Amino acid sequence: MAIIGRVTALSDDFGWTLGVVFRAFVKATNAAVGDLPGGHRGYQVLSASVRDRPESQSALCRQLGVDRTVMTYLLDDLEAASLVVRKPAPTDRRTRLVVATDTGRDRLRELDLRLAHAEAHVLSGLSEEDRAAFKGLLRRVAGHVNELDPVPSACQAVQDIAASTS
Amino acid sequence: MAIIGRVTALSDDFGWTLGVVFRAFVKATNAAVGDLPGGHRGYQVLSASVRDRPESQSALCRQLGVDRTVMTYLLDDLEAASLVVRKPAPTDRRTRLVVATDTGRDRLRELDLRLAHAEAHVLSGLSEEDRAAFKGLLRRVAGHVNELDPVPSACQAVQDIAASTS
DNA sequence: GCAGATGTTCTGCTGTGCAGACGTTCTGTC
DNA sequence: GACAGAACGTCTGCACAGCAGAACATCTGC
Repeated sequence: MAIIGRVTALSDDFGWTLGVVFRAFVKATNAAVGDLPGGHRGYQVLSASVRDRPESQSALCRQLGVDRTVMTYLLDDLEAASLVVRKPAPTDRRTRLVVATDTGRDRLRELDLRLAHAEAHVLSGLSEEDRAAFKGLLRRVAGHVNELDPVPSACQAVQDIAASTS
Repeated sequence: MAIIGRVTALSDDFGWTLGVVFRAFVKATNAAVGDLPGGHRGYQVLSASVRDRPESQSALCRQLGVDRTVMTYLLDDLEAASLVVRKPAPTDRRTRLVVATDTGRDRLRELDLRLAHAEAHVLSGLSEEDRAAFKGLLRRVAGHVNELDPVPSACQAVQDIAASTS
């Protein structure tokens, strides 16, 4: 795996390592959730609907990083499977609340177990301590990045580079 | 951001945090590489062609987690931009070596700077020490997961769960 | 020499993000 | 109360990417 003889090998690239881990997790998760509508996204929707009680579909989209047009048929499928229901919000008839059914809650409990195994599988190269440290750091990065619109700053960085190299 | 009142909030979910960070990085990277053919994937191909001298297109695909049909037109675009060339391998005329041109190497040097800024942007919530620790752990996870076909094991995990819950 | 395997490309199929349009509903202003 | 503008959800069309399968050229083993 390790490529010798170069100062910066591909295995040292942050983007590459992040992509490898992300793809492995998605693959493991999709296998773990089985025939759940929407695959690993379906799980996240179900999980969020139980744990965060999203106040609208679009809030859910923002949280999960899913496009709103995708969320429409994702919820269609989950609703057809009786795992969640769309309820009109009492305060605003434009918005729909996404609420898990009892079936959905039961299913989520079972899925949580499977997902924990998938996660453990992906992280099986680390000790218990290192896993906790890694997850903690990841959580901090996610929390920070989530409060930040990445694009403008990235563009700024590009401009800085352009200025410094021209 | 933090959701209070639940034992396991969305922000504690490994898959969610991983997805947030990955999407933020891809977005920042795509912005950083500008008009490079293939966006952040184009960078990885260019980087790998310089640093790892891949012995074939399919080896490159496996390394980068890119489908071989995608690699075809990705290389078409990079070749059209004179950043890489496909050379027939001397040992096997079926395979093509992917070699960066001088233009490609120059471009890579510039892109490396931009990418370092994008990476720093995504990790800006961590101290210098924590960044190093995070990247080290990530590298270890990627290295381990990469030697492992995730799907069979995940399926095994699913069967274990099914056996334990039935 | 020949059957089977491998590398690359091409063609569909599917899933996903994105932009835009539309109908419904809410909000603020007159 | 009426109206313009904004927000929410849905639908359509486009683009990109993964995946499966086929086709073609080439290599390997018998």
